[in-house]
Amino acid sequence: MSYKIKSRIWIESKNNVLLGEGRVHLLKAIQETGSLSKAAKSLNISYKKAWQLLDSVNKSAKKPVTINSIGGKGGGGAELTEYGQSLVIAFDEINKNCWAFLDKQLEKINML
Amino acid sequence: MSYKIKSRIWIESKNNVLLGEGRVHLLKAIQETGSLSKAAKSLNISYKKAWQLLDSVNKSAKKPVTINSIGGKGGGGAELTEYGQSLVIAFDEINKNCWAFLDKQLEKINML
DNA sequence: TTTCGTTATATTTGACAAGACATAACGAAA
DNA sequence: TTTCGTTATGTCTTGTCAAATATAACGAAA
Repeated sequence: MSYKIKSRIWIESKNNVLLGEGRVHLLKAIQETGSLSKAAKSLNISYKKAWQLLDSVNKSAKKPVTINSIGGKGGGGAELTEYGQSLVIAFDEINKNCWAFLDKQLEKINML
Repeated sequence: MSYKIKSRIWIESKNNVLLGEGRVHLLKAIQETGSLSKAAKSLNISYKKAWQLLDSVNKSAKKPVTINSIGGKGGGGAELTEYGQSLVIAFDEINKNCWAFLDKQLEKINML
């Protein structure tokens, strides 16, 4: 029975968190549902929490990550920008690479 | 102005956390002071919290990480075993390697 | 101008973790 | 057998964060 190594990574922009695993989940759910409120439901978090997260993401990012519309047909909605989609893909890639890297490093401890 | 990437790693042993950054700090402080209570003071955490952390570490590890003695000359004390010292060194090494690895990976996002 | 479902925001409530405090257990040495 | 500083453990309070609740703002379309 050997040990397991786990990690959590996040990206910051001048003191503020830009992206973490939870935020990426949220962005993916927005992409799938086309709306922040539906995304919140699918993730089983309150709308308020989802909105705060998304607001923080957009305030920390260099360029807009989502475009939110209020009112109008269907009440509005939210969708990812090109930049937002790229961020999600890049983050996932980095995260997976990190896991693989750490699994190799773990041998140093399991062999003790 | 570019983004920064941060990480936190930890090692688990069947559902329980064995090592994280805080626990490694504690082990280092024990090594330096020779006592759990002094280590707690130097880290500015309560003795109880320190004891709970150390207890959890020793229960999760395959071999003992510290040897604690109660009573006797000076009231007792705590010291790292060989295994404990190796764990601390290996963890630090993995952590530093992880940072370097992630800094490289971050370029994928900064170039977007 | 009324309806609708969404985004946007404030306020209150509740749960859980952290901290403070208290004290028992211990064993070598004087 | 008394003293001492440590390890070991329980209990209660407090602070913080999440959750629940409520509601305002909005704009296209009927």
